[in-house]
Parts: sequence; C-alpha cells; structure tokens
Amino acid sequence: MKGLFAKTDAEAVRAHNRRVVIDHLRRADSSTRRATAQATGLSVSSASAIATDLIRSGIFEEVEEDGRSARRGRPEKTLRVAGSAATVAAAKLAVGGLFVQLADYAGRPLATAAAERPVADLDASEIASILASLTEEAASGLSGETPKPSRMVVAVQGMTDAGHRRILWSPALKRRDLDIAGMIQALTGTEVEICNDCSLMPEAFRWRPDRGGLDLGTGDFATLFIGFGVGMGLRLGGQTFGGPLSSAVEFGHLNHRPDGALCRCGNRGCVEAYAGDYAIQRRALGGPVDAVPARRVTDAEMRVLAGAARERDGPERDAFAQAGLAIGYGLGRLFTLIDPLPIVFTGSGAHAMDLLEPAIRRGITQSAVAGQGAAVPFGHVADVDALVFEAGTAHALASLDESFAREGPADERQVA
Amino acid sequence: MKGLFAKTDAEAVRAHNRRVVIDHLRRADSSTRRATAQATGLSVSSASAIATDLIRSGIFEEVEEDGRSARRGRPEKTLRVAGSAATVAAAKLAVGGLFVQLADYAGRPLATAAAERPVADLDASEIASILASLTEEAASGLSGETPKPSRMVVAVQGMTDAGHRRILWSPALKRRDLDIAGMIQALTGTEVEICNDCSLMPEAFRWRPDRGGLDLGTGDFATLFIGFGVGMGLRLGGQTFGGPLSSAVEFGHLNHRPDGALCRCGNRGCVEAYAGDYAIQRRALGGPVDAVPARRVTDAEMRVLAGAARERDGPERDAFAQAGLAIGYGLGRLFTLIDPLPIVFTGSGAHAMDLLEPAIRRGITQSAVAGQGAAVPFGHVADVDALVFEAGTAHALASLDESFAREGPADERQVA
DNA sequence: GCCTTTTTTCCGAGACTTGGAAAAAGTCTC
DNA sequence: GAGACTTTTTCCAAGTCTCGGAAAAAAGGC
Repeated sequence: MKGLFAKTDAEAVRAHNRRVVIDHLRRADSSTRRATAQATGLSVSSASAIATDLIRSGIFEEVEEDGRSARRGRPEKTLRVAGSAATVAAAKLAVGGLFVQLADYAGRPLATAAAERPVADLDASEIASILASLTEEAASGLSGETPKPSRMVVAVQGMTDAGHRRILWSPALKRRDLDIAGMIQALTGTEVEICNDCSLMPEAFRWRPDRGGLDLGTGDFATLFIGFGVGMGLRLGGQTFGGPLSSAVEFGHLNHRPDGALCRCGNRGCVEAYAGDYAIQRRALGGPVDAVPARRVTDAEMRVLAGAARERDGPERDAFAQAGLAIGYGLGRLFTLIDPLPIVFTGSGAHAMDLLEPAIRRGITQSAVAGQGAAVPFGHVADVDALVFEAGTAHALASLDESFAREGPADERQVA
Repeated sequence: MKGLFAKTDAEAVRAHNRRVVIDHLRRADSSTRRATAQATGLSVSSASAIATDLIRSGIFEEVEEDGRSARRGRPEKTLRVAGSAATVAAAKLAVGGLFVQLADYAGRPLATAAAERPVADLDASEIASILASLTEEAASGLSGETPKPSRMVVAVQGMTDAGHRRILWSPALKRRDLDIAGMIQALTGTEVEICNDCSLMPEAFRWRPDRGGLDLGTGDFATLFIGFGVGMGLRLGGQTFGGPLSSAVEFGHLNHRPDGALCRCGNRGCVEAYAGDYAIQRRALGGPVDAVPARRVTDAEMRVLAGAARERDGPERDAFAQAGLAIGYGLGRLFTLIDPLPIVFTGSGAHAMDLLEPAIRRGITQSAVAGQGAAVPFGHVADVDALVFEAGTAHALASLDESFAREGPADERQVA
C-alpha cells in the first residue's frame, strides 16, 4: 500500500510536493508563495515554482485582497484554490430518496437537486439514471463556464465493495450487488466512487478539523452516527479507515451482549439493538426484545420519547440509559482494541446527548482497560445531511487533488 | 505520521530507494543487481549503483555461489545482506526472568544469555544493568570482529509508553513507569526500544510471511497469544499497529460479557477472564468466577486439563468451549470493527486448538455481521519464545535498515 | 526622490534517476 | 581453441527535480 515497495523518482517527487502544496492551500484557505514555503518546508524557489505552475494549470488563482496590507515591502500575492478548476458532485442514496449536491473545486456548494421518492425497488440502472439526471438538473442552472462534474461520490447506507464501485447490500434497497459506479460512469463519463455514509463522515473534517465543538487537529478520531442505525467513521493515522471488504466500521453491529436483544441484521445483542431508534422505542414502550419493527421510527416520535425521558424517571429514561450503556461498552471495546479517541456524534441521537452521555461514559468505564477513555472529548454535529454532503465533497476534491498533483508541468499539457 | 506534510527532496528519494532495495534483499534472502532492479522497479543502473554503494558501506556483500549456474552470459554476482554489518539484541522480560538473544545483521542468531530469577521487585536500574550484563555475557563468546549490538528491542508484558521507552505497567513487576530504555542507553550506548510482547509478534512475519501454516503475504493479519493472558498483535496496511498510548491491542481485556467473570485487571467480563489459563482452570475446577488466583497456572496443569477435556465430556471440555467462545466473540467483534483477518495462534492455547477452534468459529458466527470471518484461515506457531525473539530481532533490524537507508553515499562517510 | 523592506523571480549548482552504449565474463559452436 | 553469442554489470550523458543566493519587483518611510 504505502509505497515501501515502489521506487521514487523525479516524477514522484514532483507529484508529492505538488500534493503537499495543494493540501496546504486547502487547509489555509488562502496563502502566499512565501507562506506556502514555510508551511511545507520547501524552499521559497520551489514553492513559488509549484504555485506558479498550479496557477498556469488553473488549479490555483491569485486574488486581489481588498483590505490591502499597509505593510512595507513588496505586497504578497494571495493564492487561493480556484473554484473554477473543476466541479464535483456529492450524492446520497437514502430510504427517502436520492440527492445530489454540486460544489466547485474550492468546496463551495453550487446547486442541489433531489428526488424524494421510494427507492427500495430500484435497480442499478434506474439508480444510475436518476443520479445522472439529478446531476444534470443541478448543473443546468449554473453559468456556462462551470465545468461538468469530474468526480462523483455517492454515500449510501450499507455495504460497498473494496473498490468502492458496487453496493453489496443496503437497507434502503431490495436488490443486492449493484454496480452503481460503473453504470453512472457509462452514462456520464464522470469518475464515481460509492462509499458507506458513516465511513465517509470523517472526510468532512479533512481540512476543517475545528468543528463540532472540538479541534481534532491531524489526530485520530471517530464519528458516530446514532439514528435509525448506529454507524461509525474512523480516522486513523491521517487516513480514513476503510476495511478492504466492508469498507465500514460496523459499530452498530458490534456485539454488545451475547444472546441479547434481536437486531435488524438478524444477530442478537448488537449495539444497534439497544441504541438504534427502534430499539429505544421498543424498550420505552415495553415491547419484546425479539420484535424488530418494519416501520421506521420518525424523528418526531424520538423527540417525544426524549421529552418524556427528560421529564420523569420511567421506561423512556431507562431506554436511553440502556442505549447509552450499549454505546459506551462499544466505545470501551473500541478503545481497548485501538486507543481512546475523540468522538464526534451526529444523527438523531446527537440531539439526546444529555440523556445518553452519562450512560456512555459509564459504559466506557466498565469496559475499557482501567476505564481509559472515559473522559475522551465528545463533539457534536447537529445536521447529519449537511455533514454527509460535506464529507462527499471533500472526498471527491481530495481525489481530484491527487490527480492534479500527478499532472505534468502546465506548459506540457495541451489545452482542450 | 505518513508524510503528507513533509516535502520530498533528493535526499528523501535516495533514502527511499535504498530502503526499497534493502527491503527487497531482506525478503529475497539473496538476489542480484538485475533482479533487484526488476523487483523494485528501479532501472538497472540505479539498482546497481545503490547495491554497489551498500556493498561499499558493508551493508551488503557479494558471495561466491557454490552451485555455479551453467547458464550463458556474464555470471551474476549474488548479493546478500552482510551479517557483519551490525549486531542486534532481542531481549525479553517475563515473570520467570530476563533473556537476551543476539543476532547478526542478516538475522542469524549468534548467542543467548538468560537470568532466570524472580523479577517482581526489580527497579529500572536493576533491570537495565541485568540486561546490559546479559548482553555483554552473550557477546563475550563471539569473535572479535562481531560489532557491539547497536539496537536492542525489549519485549515485555504490559503497557509501554508511546515513545517505546518506558514500561508503564507490567504484571511481572511491582513498580510502575520505569524508564528502562533510558537506563540501558545510558549504560551501553545502544539504542533501545521497549515493546509489548504481543504487539511485537507480527514483526516476526515481516520478511517471512509464509509461516505458521499460512502465507500471510503482505496483507493484514493478527497474531493471537493465548496463555496466562490473551494478547494480540495486529498488522494493518503493511504496518504493525500500535496505538499511540498503550501500543497494544488489548484483546485480552476486550469486554466479552458485561458484568461477567472477574478478570485480573479488575474489570468484569474480559475475554481473558474466560480464555486465560487461570480462567479455564477456574471453570474446569468449578471455582467461583469471582476468584482470581494469585498463583500462576503451569503449562503442565494446562496439559492435564486439556487431556481431560479430550477424553470425556465434562467441566474441562466445557471450560475450553467457553474459552473458545469468548475468543470467538472477541474476534467477531474485531472483524466487525476492522475486517476479517487471518489469525496466527500461539502460546499454550495454541496447543489446544483442537478443543478451542470449533467454539471460536461458533463465536465468530454469532457475533460478526452475517457471520463474516467465521471461515478465516487460522495459523499456528508452537514456540512462543522463539517467535518473540524473532520478532524483536526483526524489529531491531528494521530500525537499523531505516538508519542505513538514510545514510549518505559510502565515499562520504569516514571510516571509524 | 531615494532608502528600506518584503515578496517574488531568476539562475547556476547539485543530487538523484534513466536509457543506452560499452565493458566484462562467462558458455556454445565449429 | 578462437570467435560468436548471451547475459550481467558498469559507465556516461541527459533530464528533472530542489536549493541557495542574487536580482528584480513593488510597495512604504522619510
């Protein structure tokens, strides 16, 4: 993987240093040639040469600063990532429909389009054509100079293949093993990647680690979605973790209690069977732990349950406490295998953190070695949908950055 | 971490390509300039230049092949890693004593020394001086041309700090937070690294992935030690996984059953509290699950229990089945978070795989998503001690390789 | 209007890799 | 046994990076 087995030559050096420069500008938002040199460790000459070349390629742009610095010396030229360099699409396939959001190369949202409709019966080609036409619909309102999207990232619930091209299985769909990426690529020519929505979420923090009430820096952390299901995204060693097979940290189906409550997945005792919306409702209403409701619990219903739990000590409060404990044990187990990490919560569960947090921390204490990680920082992002689109956009942009980094010098490339 | 934030220059290119060449020779055992070029992707010129330079530095050597190839053309010169380039020490601190094994730069064992004695009351300086004198003792029998050990890796049970310099806590010692590495370094000048023994084990497969009845290739895998405790080593993405804090995958203390059997660590329900030697004995003898024996269970006692379990259906067989189930659930949980991996078993438990394996696979089936990983390949290494020394040696050699890779050209370096 | 300051550009030097030519060191054939 | 043939290794000129320092550029300060 890394490159211990691949040689390095001038081309690799070039690509790497371009990558470093692009990455710096993504983080810094705006910079100058000199500041780039300082931040990357490159000499001023090299940083300047790379920046100038990226400008010639249209990847960076020099912008006029309004508030002129009244400082002495030759005024610096402000560099920015050029929004016009490309367009990317972040798509989402969920139970409620299909959604597309376009963004420019600087990451600014450009347009959205939605098809709110049942999706369970769709096949691969139908999904592909809906996503393709949503993309076209969103693009139709844009200025003629906006390029066509050159990358698309589709966030889905469920499992994808190692190559991020197929949906192996999704709770939103009846069919299995759908080659969505291939279909969309054939229709639009865009490069497409299919990702698990929860695994994707850490990408939203790639260049903006100071969110959700935490500054994650460049360190490891996890995102934890709590809602109809429970899903985790993991960032380890600067990389978003993706197992070769499932490409998902299936935290929701991490076993909590052997022979425990029945989960949607068919197994017994999963975290989700205690902490998913349906599990909380099931317990609050005193239903049997063997019943998995077909119907989806609405956010409104969950708000009612949370309200009741906040008001009085009763089955609702107990249900949230059990949910928190299951999550806490799950985190404790994760911390035992990996190491304690900051956690960013999102999803409907993130709106009930006041009910969940004490039980979560208690669960960690009881399950982690020496209770390590019980005091780990918790962050919180309210709007899951926005987070997923941001994550998809960031992921698509990173993929573009990589291909731009590998490009040859600007004067060698022919204009289209 | 990776190096996305570090620039690349000629020096980095040089170091990287030297690294790649050295790594190739470690894996291939013997090679030629041409074969090196082919294996690494470097041009013949570069591979040859690097190899020649490494020979001049004494890191590689050209050896006379006995069985001359009766092939046409200029005969190839066989390259080998030069054993004489350096000496490394692999040490072990265990309940029963302190042990040191020296090996040459080619990884061939040279000598050993042992101090079988109680260690519980030792402090950092005592441990350091014993290890230093054991090293000297082992080295004393060697030819005068053998260099002094330039790297030492100490494998210990328990937790080490992130910098691999201190023992934060070990079941073998009463004292805590001991700066062993610093002490030894002060005494001998050798660079020292302190590692958790279980975390270290995957290193033994670094250049020899075809062991324990499996060919692990360059893929991910885990080693699982089952004995007085239960410990895991994880190789992910070509790197031995080490959490920044504990530097150990604390598989033995992964919670199996909330409020379950009492573990040595004080928590309830750890895998070890079902699968450790003492837990198996406890259950086989019908003892209470709240009793943690102070005395260590001997291998002979375990063999008796295993014999009884093989002979008849009774509490012994049940104890092994429960142990297997706990391990299986643990693996299922690991596979849910990460992905299914091949497992190499070692330790006394590895001698009872016939008793454990069915329950382990059952546990995986019941706890992993869709039972994924229940058919994962199991390997098996009988001699744990040898494995740990090999792992320590490999780790020390890898560290030397890295520093050799970073060295300048041979003609620039002065001779000592 | 000239000096100072700071950023950017320019240029020669240095360190790699590379491809191809030349050399080396054998076997094979007649 | 000499020359042809093969294959590996070495040598060399060219190419492409980065780097450091000098020069240029573009302001403010006095």
